[in-house]
Amino acid sequence: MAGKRERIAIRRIDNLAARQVTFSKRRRGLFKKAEELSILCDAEVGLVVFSATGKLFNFASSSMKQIIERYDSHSKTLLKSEAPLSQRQSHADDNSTCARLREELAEASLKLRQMRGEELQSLSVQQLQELEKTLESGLGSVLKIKRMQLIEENARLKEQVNRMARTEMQLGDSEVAYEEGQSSESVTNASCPRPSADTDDGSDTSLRLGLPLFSAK
Amino acid sequence: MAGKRERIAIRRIDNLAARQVTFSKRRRGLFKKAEELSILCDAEVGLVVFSATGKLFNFASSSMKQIIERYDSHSKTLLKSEAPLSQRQSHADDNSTCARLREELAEASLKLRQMRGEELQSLSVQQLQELEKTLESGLGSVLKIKRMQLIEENARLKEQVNRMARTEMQLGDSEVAYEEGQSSESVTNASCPRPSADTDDGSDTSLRLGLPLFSAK
DNA sequence: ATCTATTGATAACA
DNA sequence: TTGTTATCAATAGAT
Repeated sequence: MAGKRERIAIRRIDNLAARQVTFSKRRRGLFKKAEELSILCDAEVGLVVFSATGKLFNFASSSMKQIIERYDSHSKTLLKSEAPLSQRQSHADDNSTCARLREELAEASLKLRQMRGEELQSLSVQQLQELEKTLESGLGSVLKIKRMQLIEENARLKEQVNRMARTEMQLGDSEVAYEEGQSSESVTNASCPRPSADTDDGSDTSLRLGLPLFSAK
Repeated sequence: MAGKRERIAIRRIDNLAARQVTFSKRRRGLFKKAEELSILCDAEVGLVVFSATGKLFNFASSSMKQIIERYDSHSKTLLKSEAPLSQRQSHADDNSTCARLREELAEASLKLRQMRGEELQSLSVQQLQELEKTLESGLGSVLKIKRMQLIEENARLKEQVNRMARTEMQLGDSEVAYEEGQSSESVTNASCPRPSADTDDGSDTSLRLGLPLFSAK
């Protein structure tokens, strides 16, 4: 039947076959978790494993070369005295620093182009999937911020309208009906038709003042 | 009281606080498993993680230096006989060059973060609008490429199935077990996991083999 | 940081 | 090596 699992002690497994099986299974699990961490938390992860027989397995969220260089530069920084200033970049602008900067810049530029829809042919299906998620998420944030800005603007305008209304009353027009300050009523209404079926959230993004146009600002 | 846990999708966690908490938890778990693998299976393991904020975490079953050297020698062997990666830098690496690189990198990084939906508050409505268009356009390209890749893969698979069917007819039943190399864990996948209902085009993205799973005997 | 309900990983078997 | 299942371990969400 199946496994009567028991907890195992963390020490070298003596039986060769069992050790190899465990290596295989745990290695997969480890690499999976390394990748998940890099994706979930936007971290840069590099993992290198040599089996007892000398086989190499590795994972890198970006490029291993770049990660190793970044690691080296960090270790160097740590080895150096902490005496100098806080965290300024008064580092030595040597060749390796520049080289690393160039690579990071190159990578960032590539990512930007890819997010804009260029140079996608080099990506795997998995990577495309990831990129798609990122774009959708970014788009969602943009729409959210836009909506918030519109709501703010809406509030500003309402206040302005109220001020103008008060002024007008003082100037003689006594038949202006007064509301109860600023209710949230007009913030919720959405009457503009959606022109096209884009990836917009389609909710209150389109809220507008249901008032005749006063010049904003 | 306690947690109603829910499965999470493996994609970048949007909420900053949640992302940091998850990073802490998972990082500990990952390092623990890295160490366990090295002990249980007598493997040499090197793990380097940079948080999104640039903090370095690392584990090495022996010494990181040694592991990196071993990795380098392995990957060199695997790569072409190309080996002039040591000291080649025909550029001028003066301070001003580095400074400019830093600026460019900072700008590119900011743009990337903004495309991911962060630090949008400094953008004008107009800029947000542009960003939105850019994201939508990029997303469109990604979906298009994905569709094309799937169609290609589909064609490949069909051909393979046809070949296998022919072979089987000729030989009766010969075993075919294909092994992937050994180097990288990363992305060798062929199937397209569609875990959730996202803004996918949903059309022929999911096209699959329309063939019965073996009719030839 | 601490606490659980759940999901996820995996040891023992087949 | 691959698959299955019983258990153990990691961890998401809530405190």
